[in-house]
Amino acid sequence: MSRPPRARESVLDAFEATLIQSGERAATMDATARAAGVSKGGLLYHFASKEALEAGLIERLRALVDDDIALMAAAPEGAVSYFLRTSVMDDDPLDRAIIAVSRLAQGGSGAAGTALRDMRLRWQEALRPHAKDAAALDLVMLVSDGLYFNNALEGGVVSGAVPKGADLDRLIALVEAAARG
Amino acid sequence: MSRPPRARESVLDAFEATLIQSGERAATMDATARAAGVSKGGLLYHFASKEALEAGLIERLRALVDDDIALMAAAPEGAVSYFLRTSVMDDDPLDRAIIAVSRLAQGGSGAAGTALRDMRLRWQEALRPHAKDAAALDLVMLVSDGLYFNNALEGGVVSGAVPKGADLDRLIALVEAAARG
DNA sequence: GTCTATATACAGATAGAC
DNA sequence: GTCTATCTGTATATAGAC
Repeated sequence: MSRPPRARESVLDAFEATLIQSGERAATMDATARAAGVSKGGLLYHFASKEALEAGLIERLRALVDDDIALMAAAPEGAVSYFLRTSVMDDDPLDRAIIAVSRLAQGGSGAAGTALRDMRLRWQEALRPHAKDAAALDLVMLVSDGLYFNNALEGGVVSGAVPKGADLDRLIALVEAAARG
Repeated sequence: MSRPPRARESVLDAFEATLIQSGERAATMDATARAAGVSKGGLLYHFASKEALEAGLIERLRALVDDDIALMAAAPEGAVSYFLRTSVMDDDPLDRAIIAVSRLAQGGSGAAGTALRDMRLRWQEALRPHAKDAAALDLVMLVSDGLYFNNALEGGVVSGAVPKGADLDRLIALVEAAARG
């Protein structure tokens, strides 16, 4: 599989950005085409239906999660610390894809919900060797879910819910201590 | 303010149920009217617009959170334990209202997002005296967010993400130990 | 490969009868 | 207070020109 056409990628970028900034309701085919700088017909050449467009975004997410799990396994600071730190939205491609797919899931897309559950499960299995028991693993996963949940609600807007900087360091230290046992 | 008409409440029940079971996209005025057993015109007598319907659900959530915070403050097992235990979906009125309003927020409703942030802030302030420091409070809030997030994604469907029974007890003990200091 | 024009369906909302 | 009928806007998708 050679690399996909540029136009196809920019359609996906536009769809993702609209989902994040304006929500699922606003992420129509028309709005996506406009944001990508193509016509509706042009978009439909690359993605023959709304479902195909969503599947394209889900596939992008899957590939980014592959990369991230490899990075996590090799992180010098430890897998748990890496995992929690990267659970705070940084506007990187993976974070953006997760939030966009979350919006699809809440909008009723079953495929998006399944993809998110798969993603979570893959992280959980990768982290299992780093937690002392099942409760510790639950703790790490749920704190991460909480961080992502607040990111997804805020959509990039600042609010007090997600700790940053030194506050985040202290939180991670607390979770690591509890998880290491 | 006397108690609202029964028909009004059953419209709100139907809207909530549709949001939970089928997502925001499916929770149309038409579907809500059908599920409530009234006509579209009948629904619009009670709620003159979609926005008014959403506001009705948000107001219901606010009232339920009032009650819950009072219960949490008086809980014999302690506020943190009560808070986490009730963060696992039990299909009670408060859980249902939270999940339904979460769906609205993801669908793009600014009012729903604001209501959820308000709710979270009120719980956070009620719990602050029960945590040893800011990181401990963050930990408790984020685990709760994580529990709710998974509930909201699952929509009542069973999956392995949310611990139950003895697993939940062990998780709560772990968080309490970390939060108490 | 990208465009315009159009078909079809359904959303939210109004008018007015009963 | 609840109904039916209808208006208007907009979403997805198709057809076919360039």
